Amino acid sequence: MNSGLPPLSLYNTLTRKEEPFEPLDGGNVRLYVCGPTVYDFAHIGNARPVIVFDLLFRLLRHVYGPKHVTYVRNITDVDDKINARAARDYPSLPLNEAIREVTEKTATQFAADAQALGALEPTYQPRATDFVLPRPDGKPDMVSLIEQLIARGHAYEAAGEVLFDTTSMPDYGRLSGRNLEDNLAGARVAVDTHKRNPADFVLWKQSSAQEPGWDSPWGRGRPGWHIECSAMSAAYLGETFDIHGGGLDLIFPHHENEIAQSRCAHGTREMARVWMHNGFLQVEGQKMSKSLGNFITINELLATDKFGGRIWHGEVLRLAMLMTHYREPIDFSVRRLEEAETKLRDWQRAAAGAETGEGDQPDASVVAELARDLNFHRASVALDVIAKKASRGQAEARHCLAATLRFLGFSLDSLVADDQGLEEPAHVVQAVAARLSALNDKDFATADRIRNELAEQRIALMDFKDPATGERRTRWELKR
RNA sequence: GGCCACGUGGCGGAGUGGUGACGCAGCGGAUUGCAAAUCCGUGAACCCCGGUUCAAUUCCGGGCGUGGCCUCCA
Repeated sequence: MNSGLPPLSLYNTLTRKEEPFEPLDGGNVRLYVCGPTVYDFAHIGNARPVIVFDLLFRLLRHVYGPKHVTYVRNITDVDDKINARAARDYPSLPLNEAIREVTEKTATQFAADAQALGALEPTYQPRATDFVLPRPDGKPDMVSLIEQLIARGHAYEAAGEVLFDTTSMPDYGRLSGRNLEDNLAGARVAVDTHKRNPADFVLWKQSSAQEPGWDSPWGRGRPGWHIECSAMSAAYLGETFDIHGGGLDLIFPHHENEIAQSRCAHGTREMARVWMHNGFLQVEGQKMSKSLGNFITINELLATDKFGGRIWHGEVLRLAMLMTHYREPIDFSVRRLEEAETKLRDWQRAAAGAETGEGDQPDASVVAELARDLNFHRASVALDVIAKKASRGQAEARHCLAATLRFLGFSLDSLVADDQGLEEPAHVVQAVAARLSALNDKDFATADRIRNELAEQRIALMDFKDPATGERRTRWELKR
C-alpha cells in the first residue's frame, strides 16, 4: 500500500535511534500528545510541541490519508495548580465554579493560540475530568485503571492514597534510562514514609472538603499526575498505539509512569511503539522564567509589543519554531522571528497569484525531507528551490509552492495581501495608474507623493518591467 | 552527585570517515529618476585535548561550556 510515497522514519526515544515507521494498522495510525494543563496562558515553550506534532499529523495524513490518522491531545483540567489559581482569581465563587471559570477560559485561549499557529485541530481533545469515573459508554477511565492495577498486584493502598509499586515492573525506567537506584541517589526530598519504595508514585490521593474530589473505592479524592493520559489514550487509541509525543521534560517521570500504568494495567508489552520528544526553548540565551522577566506567552507574542516591541503573526512563530529540527534546543530571539518573517514573506510573494484547488498535492521532495524524522529545515531548502522558480515566473512552480505552503500549515497571504485582502482596491488601482502617468510626465514629485500616501495605508509599491513589452508596471501588496 | 541532550561562518542551520549544503544579514554588480521588489556574483565556520584511522568536523575517551530531568513541573 502507499507505494511511491516516501519511507517514513522517526527517532524513537525508547531506542535512542531513528527507525523506519511501521504503523500497527495502516488504516488507523494513532498518535497521542500530552496537552496543556489549563491554569494559565500557554507560553512559547508550550507552542513548540503544538507545532511540531501538528507537522507530524499533517505528514501522517498525507502518507496514510486524512481518514486514517487519529490524533489525540488531552486537556488537563484537574490539577492542584488549577485549584490554586481558581482560589486566587475567583475568591468569591465556590471552588468548583471557580475552577470551571479558570479551565474554560484557559482552554478557549489555548485553542485560539493553536489555531493562530496554523495547527489543525486534533481528532479528539478529551478532558481529564470526563475520564475520572467509570463512564456510561464504557470507555476506559482512571478509577477502573487503578482498580485493575491493584488487582494485578501493581498498586497498593497506603495512608488513604493509592500508589504504584515500581518494583512490580522489572523494566521500569527503560524510557528514561534510569534505574531505581539512580532515583534513590538523586532523591532530594524526604521519602514519604507510607511509600514502599522511594520511586513509587501516586495514582489516587485524598481530597479535603475544600478540594475538588470524586467518590472512589478509596474514598473521596482525585487522580494522581500521570493516570489521566493512560486512561484517555486507551479510551481513544487502545491499549497499544503508534506514537506518543511530548516535550523532553516529560520523559521522566510522566511518560515513564504512563508506560508503567498502561502496560501493567493492560498486561501489554508496550504502550506506544514510538516515543517522540521535542527539545526545549531558551529566550535570548537564557532560560525562560518569570523571575528573569523573559517569560512570554503565545498570546503576548501575537497581540502585544512585549517581545521585540511589536506584534508577530502566528505563522511567523510557527516558522521560527520549525526552522530548527524538533529535537534540537532553540534559542528564541527577535532575530529568529525576523528571519522567519523574511522567509515566509519571500515564499508568499513567490506564490502570489497561484491558483489553488482541493486536490493540490505538496511537492514530493519537500515531503520526502519531512519523512526523514521531520527534517523541516531540509524541506524548507527544497521549498526555496521551488520558490526561486516561481519568482522567475514559472506558473507550475508557483502552484506547487502554494500547495506545499498550505500543506505545511501556512497561508498564502498572512504577511502579504493582494486585492482580495482589501475592501476597496479600486482607489489603489486608480492611484497606481495616476502615479504611472505622473512618471511618464517625469513628474517625480507627484509620483512620490502618491507612493507615500499609499505607504501610509500600509500599501507598498514595487515597480518592474513587463517582460514582454519592457514597459514599467507596478505591483503592490498590503503589508500586515 | 546521578541520568540525558547539545556545542558548525555575524546569525539561523543541514550534513558527512576524505579539504564543509543552504538561508538571513554583509559586500559587489544589473535594473531604477529615487526607492522597493527582482536577478547575478561573493568573503567567512565544524569548542579544547588525546586516541583509533592512510584520513575525523563526522567514531572513541577526557575536559570545558549550555540546557533538561532526578517523585506530583505537562
